[in-house]
Parts: sequence; C-alpha cells; structure tokens
Amino acid sequence: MGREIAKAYEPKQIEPRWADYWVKEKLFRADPAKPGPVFSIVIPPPNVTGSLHIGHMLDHTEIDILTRWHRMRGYNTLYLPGTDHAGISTQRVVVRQLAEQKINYRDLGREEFLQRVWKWKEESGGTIQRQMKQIGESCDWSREKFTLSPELSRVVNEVFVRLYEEGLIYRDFRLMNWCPVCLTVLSDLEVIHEERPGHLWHIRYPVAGSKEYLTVATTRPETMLGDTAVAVHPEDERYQHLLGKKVILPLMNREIPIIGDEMVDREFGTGAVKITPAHDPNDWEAGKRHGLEQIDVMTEDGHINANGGAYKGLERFAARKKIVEDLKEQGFLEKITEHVSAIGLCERSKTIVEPRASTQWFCKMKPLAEPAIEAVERGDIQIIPENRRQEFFHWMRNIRDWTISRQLWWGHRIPAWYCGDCQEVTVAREAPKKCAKCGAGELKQDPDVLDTWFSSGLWPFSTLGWPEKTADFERYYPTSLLITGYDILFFWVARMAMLGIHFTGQVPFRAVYLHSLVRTASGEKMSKSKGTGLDPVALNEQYGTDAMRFCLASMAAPGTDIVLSDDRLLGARSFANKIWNAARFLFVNLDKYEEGGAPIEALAGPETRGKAPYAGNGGVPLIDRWLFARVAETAETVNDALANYRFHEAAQSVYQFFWGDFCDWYIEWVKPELQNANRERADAAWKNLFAGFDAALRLLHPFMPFLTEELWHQLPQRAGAKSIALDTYPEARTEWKDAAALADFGLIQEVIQGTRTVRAEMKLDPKKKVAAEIASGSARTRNTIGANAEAIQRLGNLSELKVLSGKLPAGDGGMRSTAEFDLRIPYAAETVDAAAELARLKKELEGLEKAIASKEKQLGNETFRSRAPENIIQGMEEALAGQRIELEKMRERKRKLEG
RNA sequence: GGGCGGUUAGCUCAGUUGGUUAGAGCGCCUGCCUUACAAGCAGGAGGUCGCAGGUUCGAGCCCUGCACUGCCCA
Repeated sequence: MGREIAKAYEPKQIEPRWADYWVKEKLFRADPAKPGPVFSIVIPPPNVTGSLHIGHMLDHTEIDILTRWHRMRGYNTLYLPGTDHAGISTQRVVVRQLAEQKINYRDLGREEFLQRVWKWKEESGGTIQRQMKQIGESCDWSREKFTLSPELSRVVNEVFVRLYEEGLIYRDFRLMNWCPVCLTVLSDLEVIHEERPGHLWHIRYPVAGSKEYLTVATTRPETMLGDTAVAVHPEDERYQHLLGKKVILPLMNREIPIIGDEMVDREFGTGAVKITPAHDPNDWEAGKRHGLEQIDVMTEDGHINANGGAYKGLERFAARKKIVEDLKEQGFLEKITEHVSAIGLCERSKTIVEPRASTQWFCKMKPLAEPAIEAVERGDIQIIPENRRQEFFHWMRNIRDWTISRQLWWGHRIPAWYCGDCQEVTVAREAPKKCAKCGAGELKQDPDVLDTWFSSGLWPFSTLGWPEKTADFERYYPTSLLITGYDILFFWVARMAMLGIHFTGQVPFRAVYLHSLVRTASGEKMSKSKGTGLDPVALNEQYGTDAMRFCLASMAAPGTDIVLSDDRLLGARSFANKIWNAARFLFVNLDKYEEGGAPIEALAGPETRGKAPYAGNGGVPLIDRWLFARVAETAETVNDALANYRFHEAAQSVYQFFWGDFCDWYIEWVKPELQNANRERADAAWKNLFAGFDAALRLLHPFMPFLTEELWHQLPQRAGAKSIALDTYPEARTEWKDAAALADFGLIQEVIQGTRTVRAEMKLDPKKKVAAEIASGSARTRNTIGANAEAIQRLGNLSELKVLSGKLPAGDGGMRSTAEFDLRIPYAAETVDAAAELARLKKELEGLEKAIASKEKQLGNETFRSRAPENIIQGMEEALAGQRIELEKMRERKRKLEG
C-alpha cells in the first residue's frame, strides 16, 4: 500500500476533511456517566454580531489546546460552545443595516424589528459556528447554547425574580449615562473615559439688581439652557457678597440663585460654576442638596427640547456653537481658554454620552460582591496571572450598583408588569393574568430589556441546566477553568463569580486564566472598526490553521500582549511544513521497506510503538536512548507548562524537540540503519523511529490538531483507529529518562559540530571528505566517540576518524578543543587562515578569561563559600576546572599560531 | 488624579522562588539544490539587559528615584 503524500504541507487539502470528520463522528461529545476526573470549560460566548476575530482565535486556541490536552490525558472532558445575543451591539448592527435601506427601525415596530434581528442572528450565529468547526475546536456541538434561547431566557427570568424577591433588584430615578445614538442607558463599565483637548468658556451671568457680573467657566455651554443655579465655594472671599443673591441666566432670561457649595473647586476657572442638575452628575447631587429644579433640555437623541427655548431642535453640538455665538454677540462671553476635558464615550457607538435622568432597574452589588471577593481570597477561584487579582479586588471592593435595564428591543424583556389601574409592579416568572394588588386585568410589561451581561453572568450554570439538578450540572459544575481576555474581567468574569456563587452556592469556575490581547504592529488593540483587525479565516487560509494556532500559542506568554507578524506566522508554517516532510520521509521509506517484505504492523503498529525503545542485536543504541530521554524531557516540560498556562513554553519545547532533535539529529543519524542489511537492526531502527514519531505527533496534537490527525491516520493503525485526539498524551516515563544518554550524545554532538565548524573555517570543499583525529584523556570519552565513529564520520563529512589517547601529536590543521577532547583536521599549514583564526582565538580567550576570573573571584570569597548553596559552588568549581583546561589549550594554540 | 505593566540582539519577544559565559524566531553574513523539506541544510556575527543609586557573597530578576511608553480605573 503506497501512501500518497504531497511534497509540501497544504493545509487546504487536509483541514476541511478533518473538521468535518470530528463533527460528524461526534468525537467530542461529553458523557457525564463516564468515569475519570472532570475537565469542563464553557466558551466565552462570541457575540452574534458578525464573525470571529483574531482575539477569538487566540482565546479558542488556548481553550482547545487545554481541552485536547486534558482529553488525551484521560479526563472526562466537556468544552461547551455557544453564542451571546449581545444586545446593544447586535441591535446596532441591524439598526444600521436598516438605515442603509432608509428604514427607521422604530417605524418597523418591535415585533417586526425583532424578527429581522433573529434572521440576522441565524446568519451570523451560523457563521461563528461554521468558523469554529473550521478551525477544529473540539467542542461538544450537541450542547451548544445561545443566551437568548427560550431555555436560557427562563433561567434569566428565574434569576431576576429571585433577586427581586431578595430585595437585590430595585427601581430608581437617577441621572444616568445615556447614549444618544444607541438610545439607551449604559452602565459605568460601558462608558470609556478619554481626555480630549477642548475649551473652557467663561460666561458672564449678570447679577440681578446690580451692574455686576458673575463669570462662570464651563466645558459644556449648551447645558446652560437648563441651569438652575450658580455655585461658589461658601468660603470663597471673592464671592461672599453674592451669596443668596440671584443672577439672570443669559439667553434664557431666567433668574437663578447663587448658592454656596463645598464641592466647588476654587481653583477651577473663576471659582464659580453653573449648576445644571439634569445634565451633570455633580450638579445632580448639588441640586438634590439644595432642592433645585431639574430642567432637562435635551431629547433622547441629543437635540435641544422645548425647555431650550429658541434653541429647540438643534443637535447638541450645533446648539453649543450657536449658543457660544449668541453669547459672544450679546456680550456675555468673557473669554475662551484651552482646556483638556475628560469625556465619556459609549463603548459601542463611540458617541459622547449624555448624562440623563430616568427610571431604571438596578442590582445591588455589595452583598453579591463580598462572597466573590472571599472566594478569590481563599483561592476557590484562582486568578492567573496573579497581578490581575489586585485589579479584581480593587474593582470589587469599590463596586457600585449595576444598572441592568436597557432601552433596547433585542434582549431579555424585563419580567415586570405594571398595572394600568393602581400602578403596582408585579415581577413574575411568567406573564401574570391580573394585578396582584387590585386584580385589574390590564397589565403592561416593562418595555426594557436586560443588560447583555446579566444573562452572560449566568452562563456557566445556565448552560448546564440550572436550576434543574441535571446530570450535566452535577458532573460538570463548577467548571474547571475559564479562559478569556483580561479586558472583560469586570464586565463578565466578576459578574459570573458573583451570580454563580449567589445562586449555586459554588464558584462557577475553579480558575480563570486571563490571556493577552492581540495587538497591531503599532501596539494598538486590533479593531475591525479601525480597520486594523486581522481576519483569522484569511490568515488560516494563507498559513494553515495549525500554523496559526501554533504561532499564537508560541507567543502567548502570560501577561504579555501579542503582536502578530507575518514573520512569526511564516515561521509557524515552516514548522508545519517541516513536520509534514519528516512524515513524508518516514512514509516513503517505510513503503520501500515494506516492498522488501517487511511486516508493517510489526514495525509501526500501535502495539509495537508502545514498547519502544528496541534493541537491535546488542543493547539499545545510544541514539535511541537519547531520543526517548528527550521525549521524556519534552513531555515533562510540556505537561508542566500547560498545567501552568505557559503555552509559549510548551510550544517552544515541542518545537525544539521536533525540529532540533528529531529532525536534525535523530532522522539524520538513523538513515543508514533503516536500510541496514542486518534485518534485526533495521527492524529495531524502524520500530524506534515510528515510536518516536508517534510520540511527537501526540505531543503536538493539542497545538496542531489537523496536521497531526492527518499524519496519525497514515500511521499503520489498528483497525478502527478513530482519532489521535482520543489517543493518550505522552508522559515522562521513568524508564525513558536517561541522563547518561543525554550527556554522551551531547558529547557526540560537540564532536560533530566541531568538525563542521573547522571545515567551515578552513573553507573546505563541502563535497570533499577529510580525515580527522581526536584525542582525549578520558577513556569513557574515547569509548563513546569510538563506538559512534561511523555516524560521526558521516555527519561530520569525514573520511576517517582517529581516536587517540592523551594529547594530539604535533601537526598542522584546523583545530577545535573542549575540556573533554581535542579535535584536528590535519591540513597543510598554508591553507589555514592563521590571521583569522588568531583573531577568533583572541576574542574567545578574552571571554574565557573573563569568565574564569569572575569564578575565581567568587570561589575565593569566604562569604560566598559559606553562604552559597553547595550545588552552586560545586557546579562552579567543575565549570572552572573545565574552563581552565580549555584556556590552557587555547593559549597553547595561540602561541603556536603566533610562533 | 489613583493603580498596574513594559523598556533584554537589527525586529518581535522569552528569561518560573536572585546563582556558573543571558536565550528563541525572524532578519543579517558565509557555504551548500547532501535523493523528507530552499517553507530546507551546515557554519557564523550580533546584547555594558532604559538611566542613576541601593540591598546582597552574588542582580536582567529585589528596593528607591528618574526617563520614555502602554493599559485600567476615576
């Protein structure tokens, strides 16, 4: 059976096939009845606003790596997928689409509009699902959830009602952040604070019954239409005589009082400020203190309303301009100065938010926050990286009540009904038939919906069937881990922690790993709206999903943002190609060997692979002992790194192993053995080669699922081998650990590299084999080299290798010395570039002398000797001894060259 | 204004409790189409670890200050 294997890695040829296979075969379906320790993880549900971006790609890569890793290690594994209805964002998208067709969504009516959004949701939700399948995420599609599904909406109502009954949800009339574009209130978190250069307008307010002016400074002149007072600091000497008097509000010709209030900063502007309770949070509070009227001068979409007199109908910034002009014209404008003002922007629309008073629903946070803080303090929820804990605590300890209502249509309708007769509010799980208080039948449901994060906050338990005690809930809750970006620590993670503990009595996840953000080359957060986003699908097609995943993993050091570059992606793709070609070498040669009548299952079948390493005739060769020692080391590093979310370390380790060890050394070394006329030796070599390759594939699988699945299936397998994803993950087997093999092979590598370096320095013709001689005072070293002379000659391109005891006899040629051995390629003296070598020697000598001096100084220090740990001292002494020998050899060589 | 992080090779970044001559990828230089791979192979150059102090037998790592830079919160 000849294997068809393309010359180069072509991800497009293999990825769709396996993506399909994994879903169709339902390989990743979780079964709560199965035994084993549990690893459960719920996806941070992507918004159904469009498609996955590069940030999702990182997030999902990390989740999938850990999921596949746990599964291979025998965990009962659940990775639960799903999407978020993303109220405000999704509504915005559809509103915009309609606007492009010149349709105002409000004209459509609520029902019709919602139908349109559902249609959009089906499309983009489908896109996300398709993308996730395309990138090979090993989730259980049978458990896919959607935050706005009837199933999860019931949970939302349940939670709302319970919180209301517990007195944790209430209504209040407050000044809120309002987005005039999204037409809804926003929570504090949804407002982005920014500093922008602006102006400070100094406006003269004439004092009533006097010729005097009181000049106030403001950053928002348009709000003066709603001024109901002017305030100064009560102890400000400049204004004592004005306290209790009134000013005439310019443009509006209204008398308003001059009040004293300690909130006024005497240093700011003129020390006098206008008070507009309906349009500024500080003024709102001041207004309450002084019993001032609240005059709202704006419409919901940021235009001046009837309270604004002549300015009615003007958009707020147009109104500002006009008001400033008018003030100037009428002599009320004293001056304009430069000023950097802090502004609030709507997270979604980037519009400047407008403080606006309205009645909203709130959720009390302090009672919910405390248990969550304690859970993190106790370590019941572990936050990684550690430094994010502090942010979490700081925010949680200063938490404010959460505005949970939104003036949107797309979302969970608030389960509250108002009686048309007695105005009583009824909060219920299902629509009530009549008013609980007066019995009237005319009830109207609250038109508002809940903040998206209210339902996302329930995600870890709502998706597992709570409040029912389902098998899934019992088995998979609390989830093992949450992986998400640190940018939603407060929005989402904190709220899940609070709501999860409150409703289930258990933490929603035992650990939270907060990963970095993917940034553009200039360091900005990638964003589709700025056009700086990278499309993961396009990149996956260009480089291959496996390469993309590997690249992201290799850059995902905890706490560091990722700057993705073409260079890195190319490097990862090269790695995939390297793996592909190593496989190609194996398979092509195995086919050849098979034609010679070799029983393949006995060479490369799983039973055979499991028992490596094999001995030929004699013991297990050094190269094989070394390979499996490296497998064990790599498995140890990778397992340890993944257990600690050190994806980059895991990736780097497996990269080094596959490329640096398996390809560069192992394959090159065993090539001739594979054709060895001695059947027993050749068979052993094949068995070891495949066992090593198989271990490498399994090590790589969580990072590069497609490539490894493809190649794994090409291995001679038991009938019915389903997937590498269900195979076991390599462990650091104790029988593979072999310090002696690592040391001995390290020596051989030094010898081979020495010959290559000397050859390069002497600029020898690469095609020409040359003789080399090597001398060592150590019998063990001589034996090790002697036993591997054939491979050393081949890989060092040598025609002959003489192994001598003691020192090299006098002679000319290129030389390399270590403490262990001296190597020489004899050659006529004139062909050696003595000057170049001398320069190199001098430089090396300098470094060595420095190293020796520093060690001598330290070792000579009594305090060091008495305080440093024994192993450090001993290691240093050994290194020093070696370096002294090297130094001596180098000096001798130098003398000779100079002589 | 408060808090957190970053500054290490030309570029992008690792460097886990302080411990022997600081690493990787890419780029660069030299030589190779060696029949798995030129997306490759072999060899090589390149860093006073932002600056200034301090602690320590010993500092890229700990402390203080400064500079530049990014983020979060108000």
